[in-house]
Amino acid sequence: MARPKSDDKRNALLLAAEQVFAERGLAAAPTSAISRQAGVAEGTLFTYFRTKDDLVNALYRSIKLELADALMAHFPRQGPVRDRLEYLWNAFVDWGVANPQRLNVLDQLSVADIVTDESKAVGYEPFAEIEALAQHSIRTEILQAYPCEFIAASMKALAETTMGFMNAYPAESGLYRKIGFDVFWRGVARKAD
Amino acid sequence: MARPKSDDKRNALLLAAEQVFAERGLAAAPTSAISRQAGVAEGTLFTYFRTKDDLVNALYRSIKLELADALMAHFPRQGPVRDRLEYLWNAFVDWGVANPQRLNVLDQLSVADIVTDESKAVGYEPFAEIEALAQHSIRTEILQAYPCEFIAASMKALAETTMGFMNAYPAESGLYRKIGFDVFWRGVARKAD
Amino acid sequence: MARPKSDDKRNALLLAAEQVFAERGLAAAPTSAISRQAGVAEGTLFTYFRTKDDLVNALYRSIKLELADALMAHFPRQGPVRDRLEYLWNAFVDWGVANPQRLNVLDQLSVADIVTDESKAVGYEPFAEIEALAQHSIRTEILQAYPCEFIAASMKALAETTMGFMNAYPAESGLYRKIGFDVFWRGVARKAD
Amino acid sequence: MARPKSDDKRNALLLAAEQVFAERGLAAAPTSAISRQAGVAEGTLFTYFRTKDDLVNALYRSIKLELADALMAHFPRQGPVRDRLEYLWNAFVDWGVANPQRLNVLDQLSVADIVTDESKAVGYEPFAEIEALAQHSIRTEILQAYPCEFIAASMKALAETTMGFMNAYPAESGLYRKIGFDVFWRGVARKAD
DNA sequence: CATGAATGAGGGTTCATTCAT
DNA sequence: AATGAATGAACCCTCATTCAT
Repeated sequence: MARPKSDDKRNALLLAAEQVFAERGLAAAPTSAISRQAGVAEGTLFTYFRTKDDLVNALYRSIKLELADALMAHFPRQGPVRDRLEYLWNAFVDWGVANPQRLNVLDQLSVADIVTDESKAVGYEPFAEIEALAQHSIRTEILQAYPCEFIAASMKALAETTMGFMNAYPAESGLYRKIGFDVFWRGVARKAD
Repeated sequence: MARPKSDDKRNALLLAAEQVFAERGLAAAPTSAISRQAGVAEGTLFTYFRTKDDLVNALYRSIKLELADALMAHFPRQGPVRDRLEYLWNAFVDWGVANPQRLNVLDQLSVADIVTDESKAVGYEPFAEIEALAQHSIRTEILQAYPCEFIAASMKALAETTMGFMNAYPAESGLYRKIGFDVFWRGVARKAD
Repeated sequence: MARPKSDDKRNALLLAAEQVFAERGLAAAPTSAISRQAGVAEGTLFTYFRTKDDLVNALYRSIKLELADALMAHFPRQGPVRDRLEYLWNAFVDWGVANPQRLNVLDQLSVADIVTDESKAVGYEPFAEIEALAQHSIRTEILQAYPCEFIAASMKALAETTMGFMNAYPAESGLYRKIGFDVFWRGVARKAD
Repeated sequence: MARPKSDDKRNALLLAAEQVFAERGLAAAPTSAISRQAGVAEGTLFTYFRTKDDLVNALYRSIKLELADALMAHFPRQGPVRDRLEYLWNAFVDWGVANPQRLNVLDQLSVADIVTDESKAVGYEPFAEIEALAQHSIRTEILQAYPCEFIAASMKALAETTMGFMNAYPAESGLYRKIGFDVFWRGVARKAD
């Protein structure tokens, strides 16, 4: 096979898309700017992604997967629920603070209707284990008897809020990380310990 | 610049913009579609708003003001903090559930970078009184000793999460409204009562 | 109504399309070249014709109508069949020789699959009277008992062949016009007179 | 330039081009579709034909040659003029009816301006013998004293018209073949026999 | 020679904005 | 002030052709 499609180039395009979306917003990001940023010809983008929408969906999945990896790679399968949730919390906000651009783009993509339901499903899958943990904790009466997607969504919402403050006030970063989790835990736990 | 003749037309344009943004997404909403929806000529839009960005910012402010009115118009200046916060909470989510389109557009606008910092500042202003309430409550040790913008932001994040569930499961609407507030209150209060 | 859509501009666009198609071929005729030739902005073309295909179909109909007018406007409703057919023959080839470009484009359009069946039907309508004449002449045994569309098609084919020679040898133009008709008439008449 | 390795591949490309042109029209036929249809890589097409135009011209010549072969291979060098012309007529329309796709493409190519005058000259050459026959017949007063290219052109025009009807009404195919020739013969012969 | 990724000029079309009416 | 035709820069994508493998 002559000159195989290069993973490097594909990744360069995804990264470039991320940067351009972060800078100019998903709406106003021409594919030409993405190609230029990636250092390839305009047409090349379309040998790696059939359409701009395809690129957007691929980027969404790729960020979601990376995030999943950050959360789940060393996730402790044992120990008190509180500790395990705090681990997730910290992994999440640390990732978000380390990759503010990526997080910003993920937020944009999450509301954009270019991202298909299928992509959303794929992106959600790795987080199923968290849901399982939550479910178990509800049954064992550690967490409140709320629908567990609601608990997960609350966690996400509070974590993103927290990240906003961590980014805005880097000096207080550690403090916000902690009080953010405290708010979440007290909010959803049966007994605050 | 003398105010253009008809406030009706201006409002019709804002409303039309909201509808079109809700249906097609902020990105894919041509001004021509907005004019058509408003029942005016394409050019007319530009006598009421100098540019499309102006229209978007005006819409953002108008929604924010309406929301502020919904929250603050009958806000009880007396009574226990918990009750007063719950009043706000309920007013917020009720508004969101009554105006899902408007809420959706507000979400879109909040991440769009067309909305200027100035608009965001203007949109925040009416909520200052809430902040004052929070500040007072912190000093009187009713709420946790967190930065009060953090508490406000947490409230907003949880309320929006809650609204999402209320819209998704209308039958459980009342339930979510309640448990949403409980999560928030336990999260930020010194003593859950 | 502000600045009404101008028939002049519409016609200029049709004429420009004809010229550009004649020069560069239907396939390789960018709309930008048509706009330029018509002396309008690129976008203007699309306020008069929704798509390029629309323009092509409109051009086809317009040429067909013009041709129909050239043939039928003074068509003699009386007299010997031979004379009446010769009138048509002459009107056709005279028009074709006077408008070689237009004829050329009509030929291109006739095989192009951009032209819809509906357009073809509309374009055929004015020629129905000729068919009626042919049918009558077959019944009265002036013409051979062939399907009359076949006679019409033969006439067209021979006329276009004839026009080719008239254009190629303008000095002999009159001669070809005559012998062309003779070939046709002897071919389809019961008795050559 | 040494002939490239495989004549098979060259022919496969010509055949593929014919199929793709027939299906999608000359205008909308990308070289990539032709390569795919031929089962070769995109680049390979260009080792057999320097440009797309070259391919088109080669296809034109190839079809013309094949047609010439169909007409001339068993052309009777003896016998009455009428019989010999009828032989040609039948050979022509039979070929056209047996290869409708090929005929269709030939029609498209004949009006396309991609085909060079040189190609047209080459394509005409094998038909010279017919012209010679016509010329002889005119001198011996069997045919009318018309320019013999005009007679040839008329024959071609009527034959193509005839083929159209043969393809459209296969059940009447034999009938059209016959009356088509009759129209032609009466049109150009001095004495219809 | 065969392959198919890479290229970038153009293609048709959209759209925010202007301006003649 | 209101209208909507006019404008032309940009957009996404295609495709003939080149060239590294």
